[in-house]
Amino acid sequence: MNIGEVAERSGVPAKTIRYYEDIGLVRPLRSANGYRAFREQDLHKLAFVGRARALGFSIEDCRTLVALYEDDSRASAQVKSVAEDHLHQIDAKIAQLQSMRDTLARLVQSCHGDNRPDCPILNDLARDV
Amino acid sequence: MNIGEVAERSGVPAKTIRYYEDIGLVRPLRSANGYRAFREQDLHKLAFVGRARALGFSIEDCRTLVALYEDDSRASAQVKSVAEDHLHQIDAKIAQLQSMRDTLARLVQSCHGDNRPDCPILNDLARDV
DNA sequence: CTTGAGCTTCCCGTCACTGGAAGCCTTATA
DNA sequence: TATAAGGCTTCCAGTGACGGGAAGCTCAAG
Repeated sequence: MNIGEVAERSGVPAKTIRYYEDIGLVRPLRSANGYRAFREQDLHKLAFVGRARALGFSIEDCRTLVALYEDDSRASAQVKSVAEDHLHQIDAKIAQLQSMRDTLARLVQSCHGDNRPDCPILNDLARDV
Repeated sequence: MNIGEVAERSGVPAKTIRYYEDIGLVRPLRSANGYRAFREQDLHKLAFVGRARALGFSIEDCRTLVALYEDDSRASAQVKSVAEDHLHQIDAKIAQLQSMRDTLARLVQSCHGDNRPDCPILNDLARDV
């Protein structure tokens, strides 16, 4: 398979696949003409990584997950641990955004949004140092 | 004021202040010895930007907000519009993270997390292309 | 034989900083 | 007065995870 077909079937852009090869995440073979030659297993791995990325796992996490996936003697506890760590990071991020959101929503609510210059949003941002 | 004092009082790291000067967000004067010489207004602006950044506004948004802050004839509607746009972006980001979180939490829940290799998390990531 | 699509590598840009090196300036202490 | 420590300067490089685009090779169709 050439890169275009793999990109289409895995849902991972060709540019991204080349990048993944650069950082050693996939190692496709090469045809005589210099084109990358992907095996079925490369396609599966790319789809796997694509899904992990869609769940927000970092590239390093993906490396770990792929290694665990390819290790028949893994313990599911190892996978679960990686996933739980990531879940906690997502929770922390959501909490941070939620806090921003609350403050911002309160400010937006308090602003008349008319032609006058008086604005509680700016007043809050410019409160005393 | 030298950069150290401004960093301390505004809460914005000295490195970041230098970066903000690079991109034209602040324009401190210079002393004879080449040191940056910050006025009170520079300090206030940096604290302003620091708070806007803490609410997740981009640097470009900060530029806009600073300009509105310094424009006595602004309409509060302009400020509100910037803030509402940003609020919607935060909402979208939260929704995306929440969706990831739900999927991930479900997967984590379904994984035994023991010594056996069988793992629903990996099975899901590796489902058919 | 030409055209157009697909492939290659390489380099720059993104966003908002952060770290570090090399070197000048100031202040305090021995 | 010498020196050491700390603060300041500039400049360069790296972060994460790609995306855009240029220059050039390869392949398939008409």
